[in-house]
Amino acid sequence: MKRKNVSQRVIRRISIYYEALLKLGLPGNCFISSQKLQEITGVSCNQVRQDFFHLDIAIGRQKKGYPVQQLLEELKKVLSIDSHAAVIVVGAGRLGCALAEFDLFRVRHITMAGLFDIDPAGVVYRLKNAHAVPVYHVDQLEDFLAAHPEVRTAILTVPEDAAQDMLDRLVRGGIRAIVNYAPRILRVPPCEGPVTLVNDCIGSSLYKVIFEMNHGLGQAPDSPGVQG
Amino acid sequence: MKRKNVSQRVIRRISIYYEALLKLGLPGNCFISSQKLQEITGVSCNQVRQDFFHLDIAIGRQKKGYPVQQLLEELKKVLSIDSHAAVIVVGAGRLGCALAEFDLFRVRHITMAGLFDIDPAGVVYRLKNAHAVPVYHVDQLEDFLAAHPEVRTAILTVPEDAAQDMLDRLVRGGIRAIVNYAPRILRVPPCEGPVTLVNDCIGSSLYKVIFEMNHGLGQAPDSPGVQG
DNA sequence: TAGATTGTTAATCGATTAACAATC
DNA sequence: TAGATTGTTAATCGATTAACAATC
Repeated sequence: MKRKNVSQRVIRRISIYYEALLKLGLPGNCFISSQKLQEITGVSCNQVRQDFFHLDIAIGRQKKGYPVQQLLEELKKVLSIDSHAAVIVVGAGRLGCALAEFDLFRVRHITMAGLFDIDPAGVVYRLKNAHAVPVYHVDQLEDFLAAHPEVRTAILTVPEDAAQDMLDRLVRGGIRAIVNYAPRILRVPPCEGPVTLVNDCIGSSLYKVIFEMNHGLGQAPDSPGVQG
Repeated sequence: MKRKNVSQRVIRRISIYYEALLKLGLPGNCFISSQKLQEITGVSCNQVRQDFFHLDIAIGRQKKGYPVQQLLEELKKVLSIDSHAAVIVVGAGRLGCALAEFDLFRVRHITMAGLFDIDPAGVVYRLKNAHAVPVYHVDQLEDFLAAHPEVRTAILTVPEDAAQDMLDRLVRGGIRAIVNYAPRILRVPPCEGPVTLVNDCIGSSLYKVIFEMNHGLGQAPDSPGVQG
């Protein structure tokens, strides 16, 4: 096993390859070349091969490319989502509900284990399929986490005033990886072991497109655009 | 004017500084040091000063730091959102409505010019403030774009089956910067001038936190986490 | 003054690109 | 076979880090 020094940059590209392959929806028994991956992701074919080389993904066949099914499996291994990850969403507003029902999660082997809100009864009106995701009151959060030690990942979509309190509760309850959507600068509370907190923001890609448009940096016609 | 070679990397960090400053909500007449920017963004103070140096933002004062108000103005200039950018959202589902009403856009001088859907009457139930954003039927899209030549940016949140068609219509109507949320590989249609298409995906940060958690790469307690 | 913080240069580090032999 | 595509190495390029004189 090489698999060391996997930088954030590499992880990002691996996610991109994985996403693009899922979006293409090719039959698992066909092959895809690094050149074709360049066409759908915008990452150069040299970069693609370099990444696979460094990650020990040596499954390509000359003249054909990489077997799609096997490639997906390898990418999942690198992303460490080969053993079903389980996630909860805390805060069931429009964004929280959209995330909780986001269809691609299923296909990515990420299980949506629960959706928490202060008004569980009201949430059902924002859900498309009321039975797809279990909905709980936030008061049940601690009990839930104690009963589900496999759930260590959370998406935080509560109003910004509630975000720091909820982060503290999540970490105290054992959550160790959080994506935060509240526009606040939060602090990771002291706890056992490392905690990963990533602050995301809906619409942050807008900066990028506006900048690129104003600097004439668009893509060529027929291109699939850039990721993220 | 230096201001050349502004890489995607730099733009990303500039957005991060800008977002963090907005989130902090400091009074405009106070100062912030590169060290403090490191604490709230995770970007090293050396990197911060290097970025400002390359972008000709030489407004710091020894022993005090950078004046917040002026720094925000400079960052806006770099991001080219100093002259009110105008955006439309096409597809008023949960995500589309959340984006259209996303409060920070206002503070960022990004104007939400319209929200388009095939069922404008139904949309109001997903809006919090029914009068904050004008809602139109998608049939009015072409007329709207012709009447509003200042609107050249769109966020695409329609169902995936409709995404390519809608992208074609947007580009034909004069839109030149698009953030796409549909999980499809789209093609930029031929047109006058460059088009910027960025494919975003709600929840893509999940890959990052899951990876980092599984590799023990969390942040120290009391840290504000990483961005994006 | 002494300490803190900038602007700026130089050194290091890592990431991307280019090239090509191997081979299916 | 000839052409295409990989795996891998080496060369280039750019980005980050470190250091420090200037100075408020």
